[in-house]
Amino acid sequence: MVELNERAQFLLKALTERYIREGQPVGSRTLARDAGLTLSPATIRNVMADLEDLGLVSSPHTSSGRIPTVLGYRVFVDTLLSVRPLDDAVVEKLKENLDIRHDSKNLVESVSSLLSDVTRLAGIVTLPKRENAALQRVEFLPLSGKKVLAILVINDKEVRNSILHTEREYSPAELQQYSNFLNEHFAGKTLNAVRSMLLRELRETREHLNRMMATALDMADQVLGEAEQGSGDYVLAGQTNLMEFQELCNVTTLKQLFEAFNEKSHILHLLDQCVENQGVQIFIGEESGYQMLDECSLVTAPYSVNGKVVGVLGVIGPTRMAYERVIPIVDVTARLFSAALNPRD
Amino acid sequence: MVELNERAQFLLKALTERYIREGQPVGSRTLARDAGLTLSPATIRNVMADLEDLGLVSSPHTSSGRIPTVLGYRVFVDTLLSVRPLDDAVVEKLKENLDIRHDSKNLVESVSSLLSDVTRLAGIVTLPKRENAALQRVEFLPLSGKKVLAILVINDKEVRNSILHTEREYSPAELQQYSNFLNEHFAGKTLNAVRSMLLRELRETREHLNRMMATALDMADQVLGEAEQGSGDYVLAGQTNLMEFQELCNVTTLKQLFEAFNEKSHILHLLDQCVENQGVQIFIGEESGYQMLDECSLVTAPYSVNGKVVGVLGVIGPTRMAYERVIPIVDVTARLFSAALNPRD
DNA sequence: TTTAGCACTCCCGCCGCCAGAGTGCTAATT
DNA sequence: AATTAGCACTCTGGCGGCGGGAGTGCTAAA
Repeated sequence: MVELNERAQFLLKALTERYIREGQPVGSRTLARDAGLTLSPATIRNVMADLEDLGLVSSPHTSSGRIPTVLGYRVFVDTLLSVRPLDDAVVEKLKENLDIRHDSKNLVESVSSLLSDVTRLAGIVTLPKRENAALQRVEFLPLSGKKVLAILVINDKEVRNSILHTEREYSPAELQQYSNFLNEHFAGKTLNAVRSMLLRELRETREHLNRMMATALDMADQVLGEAEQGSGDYVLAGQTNLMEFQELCNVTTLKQLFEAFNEKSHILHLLDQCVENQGVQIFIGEESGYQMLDECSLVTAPYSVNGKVVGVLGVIGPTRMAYERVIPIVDVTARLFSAALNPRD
Repeated sequence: MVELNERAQFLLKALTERYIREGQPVGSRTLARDAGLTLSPATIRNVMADLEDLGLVSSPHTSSGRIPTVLGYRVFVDTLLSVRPLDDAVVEKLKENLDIRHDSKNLVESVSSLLSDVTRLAGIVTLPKRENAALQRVEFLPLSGKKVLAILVINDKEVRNSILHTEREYSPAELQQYSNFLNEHFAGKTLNAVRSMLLRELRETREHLNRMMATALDMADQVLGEAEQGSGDYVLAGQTNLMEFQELCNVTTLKQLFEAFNEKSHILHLLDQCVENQGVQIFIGEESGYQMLDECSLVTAPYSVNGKVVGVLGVIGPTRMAYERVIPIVDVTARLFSAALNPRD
């Protein structure tokens, strides 16, 4: 990347900010007034021509103002952006709404709509991965017929139950024995660890195992299987906010976008890429590699439990979004959400 | 309503069918060819003028063909419609996808997307009301600290748990006592009955009650409270299908619509009105009374458990929808869904 | 009662026009 | 050498007029 002199940087910044605010291509005259510099439009035009050569701005047609290109946004975001600190009011609102009392599914939903509310864009939050969650407790309850209710206490915020269809009836006492067995052996281990231990047990010692243990293992494995299905999903909120933006307002674009949201796999793949990065990550327009997001940007931050990243949250909006506002919001929300998820007391 | 002679009826039917198929105003010439009658366009025009006077059709402008009015659709649906029996293939698909093994929340979701798939419209299914569900069983498990996990077994498909924040720790044995007490007294009663019994007990005998019972009642009441919050909600699917239709394809209409879906309260109110009616119910355009649905129709049918209506399902689409196909689909789906929800075996 | 004929209406796409905004280039100015 | 004024040029977008097409209502004939 060629170095930009200070003035060029300043003008690119001013132009981008103006365009983000107004949504209209910015002409030299306007920019001259807007930037506060005492420069004539003609000078600005020269600079603009340079920026255009560098691929940082472009004009929709011969005689219209300039708009930032994806590259222009990139430079803007990476080197020119002055992130302003968050309003206390906003921080308060975020904190208020991150009530710890909810279970984590509800929490995810409320964070998602919180993000969309505060940014007026679409909020997105992945469900926390549970692989690394410790298994606190297992219980079995008999239901009518051959059904058994299995309860998996993962932590103080998350409980999961599923109904098992078994081959015969079990007495309460029997079930109690099974769950005792499982609790003794596996409580406190992560789901993954439990699973692999189960598999080994099954393979190595099946024949010596008494039937009780074998059944308990079967059951527990079934439940674990279900527990993991939920992961790899996300909760989206405020899609309708996207309809406010001119640039997304043609029906075909919207349709593609909404269908991508429904499809989920693409978006998930994209979000996966944000897990590795520690802080806020931004995809601008085509950078995402997905055509339906060409006109959108994605601002994300991972969140974690016990120091392990377990999910990603963020917002989706038009490339022309108020990054300097959105970025700190996403950042702080991720932190607060992490804090809310982390077991304390 | 003035009686229509047979020919007028036939032509209204032909016109409506044609318009539903093509989406374009239908002119006299076209209709003459389409209807298969040996009538000249001029004759058709006379009939059309009559239908227009009756408010059954209208023309968007002086010299364009006619389209059905809401009233026209009404007559069409109520008296002219020839509902064709469902394709076996479709019925099969419906049956296949209504697997009993899911819990009811999942089932609701899959039915909703099933409806939207088959009709290519938006599917909507309310969550089943639980008021009349019998309480099968209550269990309490101690969690860490002062938290207690309460499990409410409602039926073989539905289990609900919530974490209670109590004032002190409880031993497992203690909790066992509580749940035994509750199970003895309330098992098999409906949630509503349980709740009112609880209230009476609390009022009349609080002072004589030993602390154990009081606590148990408190807990159960908390859980019941949560259990009922979920009701009055619905699951929507295939909203994007609505973007296929020309008449809904301007962004403002779409936005209103989608916001109404998010808001839920209006739609729920509308769906409530369908509970009373036994069979399929149809709101056409403005009939719904909600402006954002002016260009939409809603086709619904209630579903029931143990002979009691507990919810409503249906589809939302443009007024110009293929009623003769949609109606039986909604009807059959409601029946199959009821069947799937009803406890058997 | 039905139909042919006809004048009329309205929509829609097309074209040309014009004002407005903004550009690039050149030559003058600092 | 950098900046600026001036100017010719270009593109958009809105407006009005025009003509074809589709369809109507009415009247008079069958």
